[in-house]
Amino acid sequence: MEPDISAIARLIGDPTRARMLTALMGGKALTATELAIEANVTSQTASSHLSKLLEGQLLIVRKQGRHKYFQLKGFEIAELIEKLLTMTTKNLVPNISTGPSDPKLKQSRICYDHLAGEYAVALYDSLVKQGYILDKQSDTFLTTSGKAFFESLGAEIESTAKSKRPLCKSCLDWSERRNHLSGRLGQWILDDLINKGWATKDLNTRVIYFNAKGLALFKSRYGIQ
Amino acid sequence: MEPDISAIARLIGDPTRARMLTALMGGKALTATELAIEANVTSQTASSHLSKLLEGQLLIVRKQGRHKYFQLKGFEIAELIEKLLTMTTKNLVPNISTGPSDPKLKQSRICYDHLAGEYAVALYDSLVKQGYILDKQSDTFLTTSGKAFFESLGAEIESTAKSKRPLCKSCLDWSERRNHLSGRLGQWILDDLINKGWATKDLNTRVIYFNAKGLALFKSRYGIQ
DNA sequence: GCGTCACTTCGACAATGATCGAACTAACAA
DNA sequence: TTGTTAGTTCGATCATTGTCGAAGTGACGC
Repeated sequence: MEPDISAIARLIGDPTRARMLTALMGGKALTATELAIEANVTSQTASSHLSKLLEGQLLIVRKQGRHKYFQLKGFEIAELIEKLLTMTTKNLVPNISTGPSDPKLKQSRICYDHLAGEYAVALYDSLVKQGYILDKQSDTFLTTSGKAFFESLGAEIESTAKSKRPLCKSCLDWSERRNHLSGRLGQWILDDLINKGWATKDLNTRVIYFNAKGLALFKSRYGIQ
Repeated sequence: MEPDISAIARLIGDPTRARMLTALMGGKALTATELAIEANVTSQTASSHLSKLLEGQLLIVRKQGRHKYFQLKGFEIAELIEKLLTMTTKNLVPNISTGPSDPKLKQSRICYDHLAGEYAVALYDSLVKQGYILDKQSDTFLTTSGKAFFESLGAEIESTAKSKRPLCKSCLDWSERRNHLSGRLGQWILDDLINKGWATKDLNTRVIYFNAKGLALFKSRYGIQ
């Protein structure tokens, strides 16, 4: 007996759910209300759709207080959506398509407000290896040596300590299937990169463009490779 | 405006249409009644579905007398279906038998227009091992020695170079969960097998039947095992 | 011509499912 | 405490659509 491919396709086949899924292609985890707004439906409707997507193994959810953060379940789901996206866009504009399969996008891109992609994963691994951050069962902490390190770089760790947003947080990378750094620290690192002129954002494509010198400085600063 | 990925997904989302599409994965053009039987519906119902699939650009049709032969519109559609097939089998509990129940089907079958199954995976591995193709992070390339090798076998690599379709491409095998060769080269290899009389297609079941001599020649030619 | 076969169109029916209002729980904030 | 916010559950409504019987078209063979 052939497997039932219609079950997954049916889930994506609803316009509202499709809009939610494409919204999640950014890699960022979104809350139920954010997705409801994005898809232009009420929260009840969104809730119903989200539970179907969960049951169908297309999403994962992480509960945080009274919020629920939804994410695509894995890179395979993302690839599937991506394929559908490229197929549909190709029909409209047959020529140009530096679509999501763009290797630049895989290398480094924005994930909401922090760095994602290969470089981001390498950065995360390097920080763990040097003992600056601690990866402890899907929770991430800044160590004292890490705190010292980032303060030496000019990050103001204390001043933002009151913020609701966690300082350190890991975020699952859909192209790499590994963790990268999010949270206020992840945000600071990206901002710092941009401020120093090591890289520039292309906000339309979400690609982060490193210049040669900036990339070298970035790597040596964080001990990558 | 985001492209509407739900339209395509919705078409595949119906079990009857999904069965028709998987039936067409054999690469052979099937008539409306054949597809109706395959999907276990009446001809009226089949007709309704087929017109929807045509309108949605998933199929093409060729009229021949009072028959209508339907085919997947292109390799991209086939790739999409294949991806869905892979994902659904993977999701199953590992205890339950994955992949096709028919051992022949597991061994070697048509995946749209190229070889799939155990032999295809073995072929892929062998080509990588001999340095003819290069597997580089989900992209596959033909090396210069590989190019020479295939040209010595009579494949016309250059003449089809203008085609949009990539020459080399890996395609995840849903019964083996490993890569096999797709793209123009994969197509050539299958055609070559058939032309040489080493194997025959059973178009109803998608099984490729090797004869004893053909299998031996196939293995020695590509250095399998 | 006639009968048969492949396929389509029409119409009716039933099932599905997307949507939202109303009411609910649970977590936070003041 | 009280009020607010995030999310869920229930129930009703409404549109969509998959299904097949019946009838129709058009191509083939005899």
